[in-house]
Amino acid sequence: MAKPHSHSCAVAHALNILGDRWSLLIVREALYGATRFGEFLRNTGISRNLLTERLRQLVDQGILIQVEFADRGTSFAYQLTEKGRALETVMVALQQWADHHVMGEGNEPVLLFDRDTGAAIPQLLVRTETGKAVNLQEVDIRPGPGADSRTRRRLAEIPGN
Amino acid sequence: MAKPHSHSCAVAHALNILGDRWSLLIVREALYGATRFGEFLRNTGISRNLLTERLRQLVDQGILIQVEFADRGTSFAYQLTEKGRALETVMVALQQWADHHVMGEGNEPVLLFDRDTGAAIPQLLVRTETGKAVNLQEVDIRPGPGADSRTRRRLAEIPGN
DNA sequence: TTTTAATGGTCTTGTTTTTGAACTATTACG
DNA sequence: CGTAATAGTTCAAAAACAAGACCATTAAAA
Repeated sequence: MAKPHSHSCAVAHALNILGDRWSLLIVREALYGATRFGEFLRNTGISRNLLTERLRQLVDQGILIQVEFADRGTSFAYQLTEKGRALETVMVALQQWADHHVMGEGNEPVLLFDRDTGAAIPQLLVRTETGKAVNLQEVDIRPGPGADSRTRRRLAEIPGN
Repeated sequence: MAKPHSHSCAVAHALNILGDRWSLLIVREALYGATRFGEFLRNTGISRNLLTERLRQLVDQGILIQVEFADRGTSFAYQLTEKGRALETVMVALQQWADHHVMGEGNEPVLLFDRDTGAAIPQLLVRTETGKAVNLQEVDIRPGPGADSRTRRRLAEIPGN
C-alpha cells in the first residue's frame, strides 16, 4: 500500500483499507453473491495479480474469509464476514449517489427492491434519533474519545459548532 | 486517471470518480467546512501536486466549484455543489463503519450530534419504504433501465433473486 | 493412463501514478 | 523595496498497476 493516512479520523482509516479503485468493487461483488476468484475476475475486470493481492488484503482486514471449497481444481470461496457485510450501507449510499448524480434518473443500471413488498428501497438519509432528516450543516461534529490533538484542532475550526 | 471501470454498474462509475486514496478525504474536509487549498493540504496530508489535480477533477465532475476569494495572495475557495453535498450519506456510512469495525467502540475520533436535541446521530440502515431495516439478502437486486447486457447477465447469476 | 480443461494462482515487463521536495507566481503589508 | 502568505508547477525517484506468459492442482474425457 501507499503511505497510509496518518490521522485519527475514522474516514481516513476506512480509506486506508478501502481507498483504491478495486477494493470496494470487490466488496460489492461479494455483497451481490460472488465468492470465487474467477467470478471477481470476470465481474470486475481487475487484473489477476492485483485481485490476488486485494483478496489477501481484504482477508487480512477481516472483511472476507477464505473457505475451502473442493470443486474442480484448487479452489476457495471468499465469503464476507460481519465486518464485510456491514459495508452494505456504504455500498447502497454510493450506488444511490451515482444513480442520482452520475447516471441520472432513468439510467439506473441496478435497482433494489424489498423482496416482501416489492417496493423500491428508498433513499438513505442521515436522520436524527427521532427520524428527522438532517444535513451535516445541522449536525454538531465533535471530537470523540479517540480524537488526537490534530483532529481536535481541526474540528475546533468549524464555524458555529 | 487509470483505466476506468468499464461496466454500467453505478458503483463502478462512482469509483471511477472517487475511488482513490484522496478524493473522498477531500470531500470529507469540504463537508467539515474546508474551502481553501491550504486547508485541504494541511488537513489531509496529500501532496501539493496531487491536491491540485484532485481538486481539478472534483471541479470537472461538478462535485466542487471554484469561487474567487480575494484575500492575501492569489486565492480561491472550493465549495461543494449539491452533487458534492449529496455525498454526505456516503461519508457518514463510511465513518460509522470505521467507528464500529475499525476504531472500535469507545475509540471514535469524531462523533455526530443533532444540534437541536443533542442526541447522537444513529446508525444509518438500509430500510424498506415502511421503515423496516433489511440487509441485502432480503433485497431483490434487479437490472434497471440503464443495465447493459453484462450487468443483466451478472444479476441473473444471483441465486434466489 | 495420458490428455485436456478448469481453477487459482505467480512472475515478468513496461507503463502510469504518487510522493516529496524544490521552485515559481501573485498579492499584501510594513 | 523586502518579506511573508497563498496557491500553485516542475521534476526525479519510488510505488502501484496492467497485461500477458507461465505454473500447479484437480478432475473428467479419451
